[in-house]
Order: sequence, then C-alpha cells, then structure tokens
Amino acid sequence: MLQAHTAPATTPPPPLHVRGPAPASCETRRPAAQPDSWQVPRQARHDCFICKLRQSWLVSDPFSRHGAHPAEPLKARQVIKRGGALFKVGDPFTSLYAVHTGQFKTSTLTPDGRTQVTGFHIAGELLGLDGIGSGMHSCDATALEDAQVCSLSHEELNRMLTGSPMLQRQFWQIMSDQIVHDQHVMFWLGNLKAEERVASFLINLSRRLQGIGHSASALVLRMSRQEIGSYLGLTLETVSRGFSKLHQQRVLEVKERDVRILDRDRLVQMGCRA
Amino acid sequence: MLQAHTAPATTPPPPLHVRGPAPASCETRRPAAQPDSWQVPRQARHDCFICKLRQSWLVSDPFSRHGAHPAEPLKARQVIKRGGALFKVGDPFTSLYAVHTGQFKTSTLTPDGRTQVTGFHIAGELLGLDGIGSGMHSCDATALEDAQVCSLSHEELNRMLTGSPMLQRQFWQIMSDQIVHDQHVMFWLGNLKAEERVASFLINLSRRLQGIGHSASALVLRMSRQEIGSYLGLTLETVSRGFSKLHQQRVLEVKERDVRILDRDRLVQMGCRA
DNA sequence: CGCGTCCTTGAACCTTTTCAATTCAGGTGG
DNA sequence: CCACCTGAATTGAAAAGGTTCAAGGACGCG
Repeated sequence: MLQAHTAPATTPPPPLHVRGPAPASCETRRPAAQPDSWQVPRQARHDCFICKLRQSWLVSDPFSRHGAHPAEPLKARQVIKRGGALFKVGDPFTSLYAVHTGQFKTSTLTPDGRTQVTGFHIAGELLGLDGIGSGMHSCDATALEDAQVCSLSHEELNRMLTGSPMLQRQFWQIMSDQIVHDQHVMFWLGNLKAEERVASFLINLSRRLQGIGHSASALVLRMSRQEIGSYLGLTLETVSRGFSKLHQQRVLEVKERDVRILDRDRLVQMGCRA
Repeated sequence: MLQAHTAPATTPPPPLHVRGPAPASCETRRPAAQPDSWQVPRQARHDCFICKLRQSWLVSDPFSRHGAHPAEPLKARQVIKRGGALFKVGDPFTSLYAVHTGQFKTSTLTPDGRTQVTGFHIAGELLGLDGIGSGMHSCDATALEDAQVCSLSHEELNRMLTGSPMLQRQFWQIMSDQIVHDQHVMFWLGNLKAEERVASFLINLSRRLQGIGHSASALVLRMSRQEIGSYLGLTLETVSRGFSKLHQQRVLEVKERDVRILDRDRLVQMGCRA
C-alpha cells in the first residue's frame, strides 16, 4: 500500500465539463476560507455527497495519499438539461453520481411500456447505486429541471473506499439508508390511502429540501402530477384530488406546482395513518 | 497466493451451535472433494452467503492474512425457533446474518400498531443489511419455521471487506441487488392488481427457491395469507381470492400452503401485467 | 374430541380508477 | 401583440376493484 506517491500526473487537469452559472468549484477544500455567501446563490447551499466525500477523503485519510491522485477529484461535473437523461436502463455502470443542483427522477419502463417513477432525487443525493451490483443501470435518471451532477468513477470510488474504512462505512450508510427509505415507500404503497400517501410524500420531500437549506413550508414541485402519481401508485387525477382535499382542509395551499404547508403537524399526522 | 493449503485446521472443529438434522458443516472448503449427494439432504443444498463469503475470503485473498484471525470465521451459527426473533427494531447492529436453513420474514411496526411485512428471506439470503447504516436494526426478523442462521460480526465484516476488494465488490452487489429487488416490489405495489401481485410474488419466490435447489413448480409456503397480504399491500381475503382464482384458471393448484405451479408461463405473464 | 388458528367464500360498502369535459399557463407563429 | 395550440391540472360521474364484515370449513395440537 501507499504506492504511487510519485505520480501527481495521472493526467493533466482535465477539461471541466461545466457550463452555465455554476459556483466556482465543486471542491470547497477549506470551507472556512470562503465567505458563506457564495454558497447560497439562489438555489440553496449544496451538500453534494461526492464533493463532501472527496473533501473528507482529502482531509481525513490518515495515510494522506492525496498526492497520489491530485487531478481526479476535480474531474467531472456534468450539466443535464431539463428532460435529459443522466443514464438509462442498461447503460454500463461507469460512475456514481450526486446531484449538485437541480432535481432528478429515476424511472423504469414497465413491461407494458409505461414508465414507473421509482424515486426523486434532490441536490446532495446520490444516483446510480442500483448499478453497482449488476454493472449496469436498472433505471433511467432524468433531470426534472436543468441540473448539474458530480460523478465519481467506478475506479476512483474503489480506490477511495479501499483506502479508507471510514469512507467505506459512510458509503454503506448511504446504501443502507436507501434500503430503509425504500421500505418506507413500500409502507406507503401498501398501507396508506391516496390522501395519506400524498401527505407522506410532501412531508418527506419537504424534510429533504429543508435539509439542504430550503424553506420547510414553501416548496415548488419540480415533478408533474403524473410523476407523483406513478411514484405513489396512484393516478394523476387521484393525486390532484388529494392536493385539492388537503387544500380544502387548510392543511396546504396549492397552486399548480407551488405548495405551501400551512399545518405541518396535521400533515405529518395524516402521513402516519393517524 | 493460495497458501494455507496446509491448514484444514484453521482451528479445531469448533463447537458448532447446531442442533437438529444439519449438514455436516457450514464450510465446504473443497466442493469437489465432496460427493454431490450430501448437499441435498431434504431441505436443499445450502448457499449460505456468509459461508461462501468466508470460504472465498480464505482462498482468494492475495495477501493471505488468514493466519491473523484463525478462529473467527467459523464462529457463529444460531438456531432460531419458529416464531422466534433473530433481531428486533432498535436492536444495535452487531452482526450481519445469513439464513442457513429455514425461512424468515422481516417486518416493521406501523405507527398505528399493526405489523407490516417488508420481506421474506430464504436459505442463503442475507438479513440485517438495514442496520449497517444507522447502527441499529430498523425491522424485526422473525423465523417462519425452525431455522439456523450464520452470523458475521461487524468487526469481522469490516476486516474482511477492508482486506479484499473483490469481496467488497461482492458485498456491494448484495446491497445493490437488494435495492433493485425493492424497486420491483415497489412496482408491484404501485402498478399491479391483486391477482397480478400474487402471481409476481409466487414467481419470485419460486425462482429463489429454485436457486437453492428446490423444485420450481412445487412449493410450500411458510408464511400465512395474512403475512403475504401485508407484504403485497392486500388483505388476507384478497390474497386468498387471488389464489383461488389462479386455481380456477388452472394456473395453480392450491391446497392451503401447498402450491403447485401448473402453467408457469401464464403466471409469469400475469405478474408482468400482460 | 374439541378448541383455536388459518383459510375460504359471500355480500355490502368504500376507495380509486376510468372516462370525459373544462380551465389554465406557456410557447409558437401569424 | 394576440390567436392559437399544446400539455398540465382540476373536477365530475360512472364503473371497477378491494376492503370490510360475517359466516363456515379445514387442519393441527393438546
């Protein structure tokens, strides 16, 4: 172990695939060195997992092999346009991705040709875990709005995890969390009525958005009723009725895709089968 | 590499915590050296993941650090009686388990006090993945019949995975597969009608049982209609009706918990929303 | 043999889907 | 700039599918 300290030149600083109004860099090596302001442009502060992973890898690894792969951590940031695909079913698994800005949906094509939404992913969350095992992706990842993603190649991931048990553990945590989250969704689908599912969905989304610095009560849905319905196992009409009913009951204020949570407690209660 | 040929005695044959009619040993160091026959006693040949993991760790690790922890690999095999719990919600995560013989269900307690079945686990499959991340289990694991499990302590797991990228990969595969499987279940719950869910469930279970050497067409359900219903998001009555209807259509032959698949093609077709 | 548990089946009721009509917002082209 | 078009959301009414309630039957165990 601890070889290759000699090679700061695995490759010349690669051309960043970054366009559009992006914050200067994904890598905040010294958070303290930056004024807080730049981090919250308009969207929210970012908690891109891959950026954090690289960062903690850089600062925490006791064997300090940073020098070994200096160029790589900065490699990939991709821009995906609204409606564009980050990857598709059957694509070989080459990288893990983290949403840097924007939102994604993951979906699969059902045997009879319709699409089934399997998840929504906001900034900071990982994409592509499904492909690690089989070596190819088992779902499509589609941008719900113009988005940026960071990627971590298979090789780099292996290298980082092999070198650091701590990161390994952190990574398992992610996968384990995903499993637990899926179990929640399965609970929704199996046990809750339409309105309750909608409530659960909103609470969950709101919490996650809050986690990355958004308002806990005012949210803008980036996905259609159709997509929400597919995710929740409901028709778009039923989702719409759910929103309307929650609006009537003064739990929400809904105008198209703008949602304001008026009575959070009651919303939580509904989602838990009160 | 490939040392330790010397040591059929990593340790004196440890006191296996095994009672009942169990195959001689969990560890089949040289599959070829054994006659095929003993592997299929009545239950099925076993493919206990942890046993295989240990085995491949022993033979494949290029750095051969076996000597370091000679006693541990053979440690634990537990017996759990029908209805007994392997672990419960909130238990600290100490080990990963693999079903050696028998079947388990995993379940969570819903907020309103009922239990929700989140999965069934047959011989060879892992249990406890949900706890890796948070450090405590997020579900109960209950034996559906008298069962044996192998366990792999947190520490040992870490050591094995840290030492062997290959095993690491194999392990991710497991977790990733779990995620993919959950997505299938979510698809069932969200898109299929009662009868189709039952069909999917049977096909899935049948395939897995076939994978460990059982008949593809004749299966004995170890779980109640209630539990199947909970898993599929249906009431027990609806599950029962599903079975009955499939029986009427000559796709199945159902007698209580004995199920015989008569028309596998049609069953598959139904489960895929034909 | 009798009891309890699990399974099956029927009928009424309720939720959700399906089908259909209408409105609204945003984008395009005249 | 406005008319028009398209896609998305809302809402209503009828139909289908599941649940709930209820009763009866099969099996295993003491």
